[in-house]
Amino acid sequence: MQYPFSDIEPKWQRYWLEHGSFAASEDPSKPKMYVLDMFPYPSGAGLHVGHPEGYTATDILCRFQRLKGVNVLHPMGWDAFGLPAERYAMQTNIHPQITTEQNISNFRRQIQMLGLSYDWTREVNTTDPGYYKWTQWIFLKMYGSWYDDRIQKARPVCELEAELAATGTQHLTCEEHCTAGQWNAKTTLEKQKLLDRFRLAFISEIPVNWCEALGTVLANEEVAEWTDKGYTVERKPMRQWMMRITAYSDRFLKDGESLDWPVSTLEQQKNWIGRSEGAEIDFQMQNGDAQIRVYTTRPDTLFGATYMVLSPEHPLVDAVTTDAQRTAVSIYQMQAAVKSELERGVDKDKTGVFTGGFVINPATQKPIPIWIADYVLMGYGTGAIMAVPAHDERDFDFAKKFDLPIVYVVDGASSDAAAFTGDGVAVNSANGEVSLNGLNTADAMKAISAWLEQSGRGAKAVKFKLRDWLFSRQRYWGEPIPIIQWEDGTKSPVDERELPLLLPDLKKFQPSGTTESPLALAEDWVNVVDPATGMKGRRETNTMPQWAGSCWYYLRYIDPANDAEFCSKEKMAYWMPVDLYVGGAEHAVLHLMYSRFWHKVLFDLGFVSTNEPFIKLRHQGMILGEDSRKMSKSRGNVINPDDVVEEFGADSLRLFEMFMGPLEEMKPWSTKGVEGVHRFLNRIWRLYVTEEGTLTSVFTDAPAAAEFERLYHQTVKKVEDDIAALRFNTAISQMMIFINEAMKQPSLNRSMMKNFVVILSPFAPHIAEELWEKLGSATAMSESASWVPYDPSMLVSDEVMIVVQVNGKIRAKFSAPKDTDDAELKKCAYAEPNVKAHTDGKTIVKEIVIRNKLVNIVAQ
RNA sequence: GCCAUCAUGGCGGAAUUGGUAGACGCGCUGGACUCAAAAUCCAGUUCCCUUUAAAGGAGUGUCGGUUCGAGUCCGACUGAUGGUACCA
Repeated sequence: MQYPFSDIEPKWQRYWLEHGSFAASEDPSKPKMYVLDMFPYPSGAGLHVGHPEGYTATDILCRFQRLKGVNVLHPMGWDAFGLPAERYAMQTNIHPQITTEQNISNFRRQIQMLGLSYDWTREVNTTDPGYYKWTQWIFLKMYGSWYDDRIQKARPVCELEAELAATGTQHLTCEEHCTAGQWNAKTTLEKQKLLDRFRLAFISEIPVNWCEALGTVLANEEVAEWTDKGYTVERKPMRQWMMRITAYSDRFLKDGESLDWPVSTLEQQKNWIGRSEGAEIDFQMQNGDAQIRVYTTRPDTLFGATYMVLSPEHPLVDAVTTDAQRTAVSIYQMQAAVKSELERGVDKDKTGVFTGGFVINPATQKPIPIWIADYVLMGYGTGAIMAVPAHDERDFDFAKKFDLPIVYVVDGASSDAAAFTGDGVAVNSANGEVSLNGLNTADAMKAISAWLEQSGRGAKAVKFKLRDWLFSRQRYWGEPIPIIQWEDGTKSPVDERELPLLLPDLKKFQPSGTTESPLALAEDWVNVVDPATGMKGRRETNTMPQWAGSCWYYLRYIDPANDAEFCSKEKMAYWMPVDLYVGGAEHAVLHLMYSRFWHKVLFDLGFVSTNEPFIKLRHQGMILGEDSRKMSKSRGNVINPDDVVEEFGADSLRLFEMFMGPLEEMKPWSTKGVEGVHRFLNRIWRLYVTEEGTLTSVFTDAPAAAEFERLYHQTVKKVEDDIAALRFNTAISQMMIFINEAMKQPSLNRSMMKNFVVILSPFAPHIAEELWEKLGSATAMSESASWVPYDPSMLVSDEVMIVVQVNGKIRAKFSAPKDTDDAELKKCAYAEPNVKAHTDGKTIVKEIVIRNKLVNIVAQ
């Protein structure tokens, strides 16, 4: 007989929903905890067994904290803009809003069927105009801000305008300089162009990853995801919206140090940001005045720089190319232009063309040839390198292929077969002003840097791999970017009071046929006329990427219905920051960096009070199929949560997913394992409830046996400690031990067994509520119960088992009263016959006694 | 290649500060109940030798080190997983 989970689970789910059992409100008298799950993309496929893993973990913690009297915020919502819904619309012509609503209903049903204690009054949906109004609002804040390097902080653009009007660009880092007078004399359009160089959201004409089949561009970090699915991505220069995420590189690194995040995630972000220290060095052209600046992390090898390589896109390529080489260079540039960065990387075989030009190596004063090659990327450093083939593998390969000179300047394992890239002693590195010879790499670096700086030829520099965030997508199903482009070339943001800028209702969702989004076809929507001036304009047809809505949803949960602000400051002050954030590791460098970025901008502008959004982060490990391989339809090893709940109940699913192993580890599904925890719940049920469904008569008011009572206190403590540390598997195993023992007891103490239901309830809330009711409580557990205390004095037994080792090997065990002194323990140890057998005839060298634990005798 | 993490029975895993390795669950073996089966309950289950038991030996990827004592600490290696990839 199985316990009636299919009756009691819907019963309590209805009860919690109807009574708003988990609704949270601000209460300054109580400590708060904000526990957040990564909200799902509601796909047509429905919930995957991976979702309940993270969701159950946070649910257990939340239910536990509520029992402890903590005010818990635990919301759920939908990340519902995105490509899959739009692609489905292209195929079926069903509006993505309709499919999105259907998918959300299905996801909500599935999540509610798991008994997760969300506050459903705070549900958010990124496609809801009431939500994306504020996504657009934040976009306008980014557009209206710039990053001030001097104070490492974002500021409103109006402050920049004030500074330009007062002092021009003299105190600013800027490529194009102007005085206050020149600024004030500029036209509106000219002013806008200069300001655009500073804005955190700006338009740029850059080579992007264009996918014809999807009809949109993809961010660099998104390319792999789609090429894996068989799509082709090409490189194409296009006008795109960008976000200046690179401004925050240093702050990401510095603030990351204080976060309680998985090391691997912090490490990934660190690699992604890719900070490196080196020097920028100027090389003088042999003919002409121009200088070419390179970036290197090994300035100490300058004497070994035997040629220079420019990226094919480098702006000085034309200037350095001789007439004789011009045709070859142009052909190479065209070939490089169509290759995606991915293709460039795949083919490690070096290609390149000599430009005919030369620069002077500032250290040796010798002319060296300038080449172009696609192994040098325009997007990193200065787009130009000094090639040191003796000490760089790539330069070495290139030099070998094109027969360029190789000069060793670091003494190491030099050979003709490979470059020596390690540290060593500098050689062949001296001119009339500086000598590095005899110095180790670190000292040589210092010496050459000092010389470069003092002679004005170069300076120390820090570079990052991180690039600005490609923000626009040529899609329909995303937030419209609230900017209008006027016919005179100026642009203006949509007035805040006019937000949300609604998506027009389209009838067809095919790509526009050009590189514009389908929005370009909605002429009534796209074309606007300024009522004041009569000037014609066009709305931005690009939309925001899916990441935009998820950048700030954790803030909206705090105040989901607020129509006047994205979130009230008072409520934010109470709930922020997020105390625990749980979700998949696949978001390590995308969502988790984008939302840190937006949060920091909002922080700089004074809209949020913390500089980081998520204090503590954990990833749930992937759940593999029963065959230990990744779950996939094609392998036929996908487990559907609906089926598991149908057969075993939600409590069993929850319990099993937590019992499988550590939260963060990857682990295979096991149907037998679900049956195992299901048996455990059945055993509990039979212990409390008779065949007739009434409370068992085994429960009495008599005190429990001492040993069993000790186990009870140990269990409470272990479950409490383990939940706090997110070690749910060991908490469950302890409860199993307790129940196994309970079944052997002739009678059971009623209040102890009632308390056990409390500690079980975070894990298996439905069965716990039902037992709580059967135990005669007038109110539901979720409303009236609190966590139960344990007695620390009851944790340890009066008798302890002492292990006796001889030379580190266990030879005997005996039981002794707790805290027996060392001398007595030694005496007892020697009294053991097997200890005698192993020590007789030997000299005792040493005796180690650890109280209440062991005696180790060292004998020779 | 580089960076990070990890490696324990037939399987998932436990061992919180170095102190009884294998908790708990699965599987398997035997037994009880039953006409029989399912369900349930009881006992056993790291490997080897003896085998009734006691006792003994080996054992946490490999090799070495520190220590009275190492799954745990240190060094080298091997393998797996994830990330990244011409970033100068």
